[in-house]
Amino acid sequence: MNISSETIRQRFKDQGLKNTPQRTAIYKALVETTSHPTAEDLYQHVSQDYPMISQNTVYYTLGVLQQAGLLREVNVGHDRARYDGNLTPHHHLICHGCKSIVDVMDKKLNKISCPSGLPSGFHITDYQIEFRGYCQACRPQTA
Amino acid sequence: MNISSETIRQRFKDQGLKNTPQRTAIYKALVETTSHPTAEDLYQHVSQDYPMISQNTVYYTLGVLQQAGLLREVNVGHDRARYDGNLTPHHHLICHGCKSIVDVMDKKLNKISCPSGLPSGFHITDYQIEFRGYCQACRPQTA
DNA sequence: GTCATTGCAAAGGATTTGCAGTTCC
DNA sequence: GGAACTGCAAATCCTTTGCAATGAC
Repeated sequence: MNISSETIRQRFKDQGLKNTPQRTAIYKALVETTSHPTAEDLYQHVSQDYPMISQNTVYYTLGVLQQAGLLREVNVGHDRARYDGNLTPHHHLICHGCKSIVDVMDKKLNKISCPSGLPSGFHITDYQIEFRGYCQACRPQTA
Repeated sequence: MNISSETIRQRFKDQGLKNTPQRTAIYKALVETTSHPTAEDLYQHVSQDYPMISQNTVYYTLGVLQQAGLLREVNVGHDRARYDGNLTPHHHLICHGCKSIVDVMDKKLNKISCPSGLPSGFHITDYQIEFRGYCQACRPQTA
């Protein structure tokens, strides 16, 4: 999905973030992919346009954007962090083999009722379902 | 939940794993807690009985047990890995504040139907719901 | 002008790897 | 006896931190 510089500028402004070319490029790259890239992936991608960019900037920017609520982290194992710029509520499908992450946009999954037997005083803010399995390419031979 | 040495011995044997005191101690510690400890936590715990144990043994053992299907990893952010020796299907509740992980055993959550719109050829093996929020102690003042 | 942001380099922390000695089956 | 396991040390990988220079507002 494409996103205009104007939209990005506005979102940054709304969150009180300064608008720099590097930050814009990182955010744009993240929003326009569904691959749930790592910091390294984003660094590689943005480096094409900004060869002087440092990894630090990528990490710092991702931290700032996360704090501003403009992205989410997605976890696959305890590996390197992966990022998602899609803020529409959705879930994920993760391939055990290649660790790819696919969005699951099925809306009926957003209506799960609060589980029973919670510790008293615990307040749930949100939830996420992680489906796991094998994509076509990684499917075991026996399947 | 307590587990006997005999049960552990049997499980290891079933999986073709050698039965060593260190391995038994690590597995026992993991099964008997619901705290979803880190490798470091387990190392600290087992060190009380086996002062000479190395961190490497803990990591190696956790890897072996995971491959044998005797434990699961649970992820909180991309932080250090956390482990769960409870193989009964269940879900988790994670506190944004203290990062504690609480088991959610509600059986009705195990019957979610396969989502629509999956990529063709993708085969789901299992899924897990991660509820997030704040425990009583970490609850924001405004709540 | 001021403070957030950037880039570079170095540090940090968790986990993995190499390897020799030991232990289980 | 042989392969798996253990412990120690060193290495690796991802991420964070320190700091001076730059740039956005």
